[in-house]
Amino acid sequence: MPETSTDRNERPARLSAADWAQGALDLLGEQGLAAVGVEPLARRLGVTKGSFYWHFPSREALLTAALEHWESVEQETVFGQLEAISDPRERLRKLFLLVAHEAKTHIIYSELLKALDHPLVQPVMERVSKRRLDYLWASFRQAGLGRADAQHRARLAYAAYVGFLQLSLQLHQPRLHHDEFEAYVEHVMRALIP
Amino acid sequence: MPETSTDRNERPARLSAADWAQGALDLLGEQGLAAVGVEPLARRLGVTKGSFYWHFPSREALLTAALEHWESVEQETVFGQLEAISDPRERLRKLFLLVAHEAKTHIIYSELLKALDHPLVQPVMERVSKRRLDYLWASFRQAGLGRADAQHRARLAYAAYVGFLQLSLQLHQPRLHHDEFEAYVEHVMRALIP
DNA sequence: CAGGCACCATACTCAGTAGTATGGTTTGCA
DNA sequence: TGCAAACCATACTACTGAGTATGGTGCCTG
Repeated sequence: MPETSTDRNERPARLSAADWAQGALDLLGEQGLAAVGVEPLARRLGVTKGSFYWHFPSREALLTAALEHWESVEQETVFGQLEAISDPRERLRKLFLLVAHEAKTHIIYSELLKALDHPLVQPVMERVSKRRLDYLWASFRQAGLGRADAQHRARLAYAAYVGFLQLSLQLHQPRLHHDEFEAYVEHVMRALIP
Repeated sequence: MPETSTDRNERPARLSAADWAQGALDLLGEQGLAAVGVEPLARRLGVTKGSFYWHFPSREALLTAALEHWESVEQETVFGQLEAISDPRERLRKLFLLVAHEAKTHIIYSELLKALDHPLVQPVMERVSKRRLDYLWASFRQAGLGRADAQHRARLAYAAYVGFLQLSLQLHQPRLHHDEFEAYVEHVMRALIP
C-alpha cells in the first residue's frame, strides 16, 4: 500500500538534488559541517546512499551546492529587510535588533564560521563577510563617520556580532533572560552607533 | 647506534604522558580538535599507538589531560602580566594591546571555541570565559561604570575579542597591515574603554 | 649481571564512511 | 499499454581511526 504522494510529514516520496542540499543545510545547522556525511544524511532522509550518488557525484558536490544555495538566500534574509529605512542610525538600530532577536536563523552562519579552514567554506565566508562589512561601512559613513573610522567601527561591530554568536549560541550558561538581553542590546547600540 | 638522550630536535628518546598532552595541544592549535587523533599524533611524534595506550586509557583521557594543562597555564599567560598595573583604564589598554599583538598565542583558545559542542571542551570554556568576563567586569567597574553597564561592556568587549579571533585568525584576506591594525586597536579602545 | 619496569612495536578486531557496481522499482509519456 | 528515464536498494571495496593483546627492547636497580 504505497502512500500516494505526500507522506505524513513533508518529505516527498522521491527526492531531488535540492532536497539533499536542504537536508545538508539542516544537518549543518544542527551538528556542524563535519556531521554532514552521505550516509547519515541518507538515513535522516529515509533512503540509502544509492539515492545520493544518483543526484551528486561526491560529498564535495553536495557541500558546494548547499553552500551556494545558502549564500544566495543569505543576502535577503538579513539585509533585505533594511533597504526601506533611509535614516542610517535607525537602520543600524534595526539591524542590531534584527540580528539579536533572530539568532536562531544565524546558526548556519555560526557553524560555517567554525569551519573556516575548510577549502569549500572559506571563499563563501570571505564573500559574505565582505558584503556585510561593506554594508556596515556604508551605514556608518552615512551616520557621519569618516572613512577610516567607519572602517574600524564596521570591523568592531562585525566582530562583536560574530563573538556574540559563538558565545551565546553555544555557551548557553547564564542564559541571560529577556530583560537583561534587551538591556545588553541597548548598551551595544549606544556604544557602537554614533 | 642509539643516540644518547637528546635527539637533533627536542623530542625525547622516550615519551611521557606530558609529552603526549603537549603534542595534542600543538595539533589542536594547528588543525583543530577533530584532528587530534591517536594515530595521527603518534605518527607526528614518531612512534606508534602502542606507546599511546601505555600512557592513556583512551583518546578522551588524552583530551582531558591536555585541556586541564591548557586551562592551568592559560590564566598566567594573559592576565598574569596585568596585575601590576593599578590604573584600570591603563590596565584595560594594556590588555587590549596584549591580546591584539599576541594573537598567535590565542590559537588554541580559538580552536576550542570552534569545538564548544564537545562535552569535554564545554565546561573548560565556560570556566575560562567566566573568569575573563569577571576580570573585564571588575576593570570596567574600577573605571567608573555602574554594575549593569560594566556587565554589558564586559560582554561586548569579550564578544569583540572572540569575533576578532575568529575572523582575523582564519579569514586572512585583506590581512590588514601593521599601521591599519594599530589604528583599529586604537579605535576599539576609544570606543570601549570609558 | 639478572630481573623487572617503563616504553614501544606489531598485529590484530571492530566500526564508520566515501565511493562503485548493478539490479530493481516507480513515474511520466508516447 | 509499454518503454525509457529517474530514482532507489543492495552489496560490495577501500580506507581510516579507536581500542586490545601480546611480545620485544632499553634502562635502572639490587
